Amino acid sequence: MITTNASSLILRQGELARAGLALPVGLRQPQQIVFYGANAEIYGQGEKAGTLYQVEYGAVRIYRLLADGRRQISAFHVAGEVFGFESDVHHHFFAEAICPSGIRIFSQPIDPQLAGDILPVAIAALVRVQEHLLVIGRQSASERVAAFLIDMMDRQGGLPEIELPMSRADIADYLGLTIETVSRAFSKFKVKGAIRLRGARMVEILRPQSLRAICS
Amino acid sequence: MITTNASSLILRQGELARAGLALPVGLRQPQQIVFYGANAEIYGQGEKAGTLYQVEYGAVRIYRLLADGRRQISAFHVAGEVFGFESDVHHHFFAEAICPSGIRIFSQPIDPQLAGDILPVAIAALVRVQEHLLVIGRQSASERVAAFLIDMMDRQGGLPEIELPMSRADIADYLGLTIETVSRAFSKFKVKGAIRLRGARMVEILRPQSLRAICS
DNA sequence: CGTAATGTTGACAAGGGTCAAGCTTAGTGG
DNA sequence: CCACTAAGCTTGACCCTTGTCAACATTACG
Repeated sequence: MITTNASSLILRQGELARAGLALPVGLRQPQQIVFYGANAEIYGQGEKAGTLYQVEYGAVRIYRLLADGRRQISAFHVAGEVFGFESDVHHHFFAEAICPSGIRIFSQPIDPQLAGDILPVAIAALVRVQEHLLVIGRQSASERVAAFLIDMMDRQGGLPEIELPMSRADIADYLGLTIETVSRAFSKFKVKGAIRLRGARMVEILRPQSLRAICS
Repeated sequence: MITTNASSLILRQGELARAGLALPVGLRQPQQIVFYGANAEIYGQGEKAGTLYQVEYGAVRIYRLLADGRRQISAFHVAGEVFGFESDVHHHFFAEAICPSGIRIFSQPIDPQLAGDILPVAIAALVRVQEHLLVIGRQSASERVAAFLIDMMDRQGGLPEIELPMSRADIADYLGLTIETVSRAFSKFKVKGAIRLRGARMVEILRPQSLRAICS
């Protein structure tokens, strides 16, 4: 399944820090940036937790598996986003780099006195997942794909030209669909003139309001 | 839709406190217990947030609506459980009493120094929702209903006789199904001898391992 | 340039939704 | 206390959306 093994290259602390990625005070601690190749595992189900992560560049998927291999991706994370608190003592989920990615790692256990700084981040994650639950539980295939494209556009600064780091299989497992259904939804939007595809992973949103109308 | 209006009756502080409902230290504050009738709204989307709630007795549903009325229930809460942090400044969700319920309300804003106490609770809620995402995104109707019954059994102390406070419509909106499909799943389990129904809302789990096998 | 991975499209099947009818239960009022 | 009513639940028939399987196209990479 994993085609590239986890290759981790430790970079100097703060080397890639840049504006716009402001951190909560509670996370200003010793830290390092680790490089992960495509499909490299960042942490796995059952591993010891208590660490937080921030995407410096690249993209990450958080997922869970059923015994028979069915997979549900609960979140994608792109540059600037913090993840890793979807766990108590041991991780309940897998985290993998989708493409070559730099991950800032906060390896110290969170200081209880500073938990107030990360609580809002955890709550924001909770709200995001609950909203995603509504999409998966109650929306049709087209509505899910439209919502996904709008979400990705918003997270990449609202520009109409978006680069999808993830495969159709990842999108399908995020939306609770099959790759064929995702592909058909893309094709339908293309025929309607709502989007244009420059290669499978480069999407130009021609009529955002058309997509927004679809996902209610 | 709401057949009984919110009737709130403020009880003396701590009147119904009992063992087994231990609270995080951060929540030992001035508080009160409010009574809500069936279908009474505890809070609504857009309302000011910052309050935490604990079910004293009864049950609560947390949900969100689409513009056309489709509903997704993201969680049920029963006696002892804390909810209300699925929000930042304003609530993104609705909370309603399913049946006559007593709710302990912590109206003071959370002391940042004590946020460490509620962070684990928020993280547990996040893990729960993400696991539910897997159920809704990747499991069949039968698997979802079986998982629901097992979950309810575990939350009621593991006893095989469980009382469902919620209607089939609530279960359907929790599992991303229709009431007919939920009903058919119940009937199928009944025919298979896995459960017995004493009235629509009183379920006897005859063969828990059979249900556990279904939900993988 | 060749090969494997990824993505698209079509034909068909099936799981679950929709609509409709009938049944059960709880609540209400005579 | 019982009968009536309405809400909730169950069941059946049918159909549609989405999944499955297969073939083919495209892209990425060695």
